[in-house]
Amino acid sequence: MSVVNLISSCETCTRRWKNFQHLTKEELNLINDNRYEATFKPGEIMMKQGSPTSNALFIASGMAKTYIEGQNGKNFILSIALPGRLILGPGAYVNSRHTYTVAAITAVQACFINFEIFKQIVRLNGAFAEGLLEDISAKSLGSLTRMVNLSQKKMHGRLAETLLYFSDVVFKNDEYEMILSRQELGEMTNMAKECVVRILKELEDSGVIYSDSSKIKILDRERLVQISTKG
Amino acid sequence: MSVVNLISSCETCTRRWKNFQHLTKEELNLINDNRYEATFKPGEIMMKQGSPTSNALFIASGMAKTYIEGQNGKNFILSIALPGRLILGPGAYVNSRHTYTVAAITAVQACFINFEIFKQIVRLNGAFAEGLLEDISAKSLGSLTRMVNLSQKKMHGRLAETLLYFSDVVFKNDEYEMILSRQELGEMTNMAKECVVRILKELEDSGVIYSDSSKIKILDRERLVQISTKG
DNA sequence: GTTTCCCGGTGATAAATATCAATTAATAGG
DNA sequence: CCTATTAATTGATATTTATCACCGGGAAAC
Repeated sequence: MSVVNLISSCETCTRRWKNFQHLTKEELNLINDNRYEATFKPGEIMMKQGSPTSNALFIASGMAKTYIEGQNGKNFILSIALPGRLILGPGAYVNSRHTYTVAAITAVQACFINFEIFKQIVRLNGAFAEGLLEDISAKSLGSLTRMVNLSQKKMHGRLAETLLYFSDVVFKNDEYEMILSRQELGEMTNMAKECVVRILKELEDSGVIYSDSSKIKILDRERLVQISTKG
Repeated sequence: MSVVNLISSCETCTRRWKNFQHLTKEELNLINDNRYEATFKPGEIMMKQGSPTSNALFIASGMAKTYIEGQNGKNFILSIALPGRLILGPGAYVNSRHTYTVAAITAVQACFINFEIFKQIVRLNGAFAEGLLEDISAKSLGSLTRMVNLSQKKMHGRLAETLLYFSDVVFKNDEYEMILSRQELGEMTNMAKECVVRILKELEDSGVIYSDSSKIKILDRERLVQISTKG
């Protein structure tokens, strides 16, 4: 971790969380005075499941994966953490423990914000609290949808859905570098890695995508969406 | 629906949501003035997925099921709604639509609270907002845990988990009336109804539970917990 | 009272998915 | 460049789970 701050202040930060717009200058300064920058190399753990929620986390640049460590070391990848989004599990308001682990995928520059300060501002600023409620609600809605999809869709649908997630949410491009391994893709779609390989191959053979081990290109989006929704 | 209010006021209601304790007398009166009582017969829909979130819901007496209506009429039961708990899906703060449907299982007496009023109080009262954040976070944490369990546990574990949920959360008793049909138990555990029947029988044959079609009794809790956690 | 429909239950079978074993490809360290 | 390790891939097989077809019973509808 570097000790020197690379970001001069929250006020001028272009990657800051949208909800910070509801803060007064004083509140934003309070946040700014209680943030700690850190940089991470690929693979490094930024936040550990079960540890105390002493901080909320924001990514300034780079990407990370958030995942729950389940039984017998089986992980469940929740999402790709991106710049400008709040990273704070529901445990913060329940048991003061991080709900999931966050690990850097690329090089990451991040800000940790003291959670007590954060929480205090939530109590005092209604618009900020409402913004947080919207953020948490969106994530909660997302995980409900995900839960239903996981249980009602078959492997093809789940994998197609995840390929679209990378295209629509993470990279905003039909062609992208697949930053997860086949194993990790399996941890995200609840499939064995061998099945990921086989179905990627099927999708390629049928002309829906192009795929080499590291690159994905969506060739027939309409069909991929259909596979994703139909199941 | 009855038009006469059976509950005289929120102030004296013994079944009210815990978080209402953070309201001032004026705020509680505002809630009280904007609530609407209704009674439902078994099977009746109290709140419909996709409809506008014009109200938050509380159950005064009785039980309901909350479920998401997925593809091809396949439902996914989220929980049993109980007296004193807030019933408000995350959609309220995301797309102003109810995220799930709520249907009465027994006879139900319920209060609908105008959501705009509710939201307004959230903005003005920090402690109340924090209580709502805690409530929503607890549900969100629950659904994350559930998602991981659904994907990492096999049928036996999932069913055992649900039997324990009824015992620990719903009835707080080792012996209870199973208010869900086998079909519905399947919708809660992501199993076909035939599998529910078979595994219940297995659990009974091995002396872990007693079960006739409508009653469940946990005979060997330790083993049931083990089945639930081991998977 | 009869019919209809849903629920619980059972056995046989099919489909989906995971696991195992082995091979090749890719990559990091020396 | 060479080697050790990890990831990707493949085929064969085992396991898990769903589906289908059917029965009997009970409750609700007519």
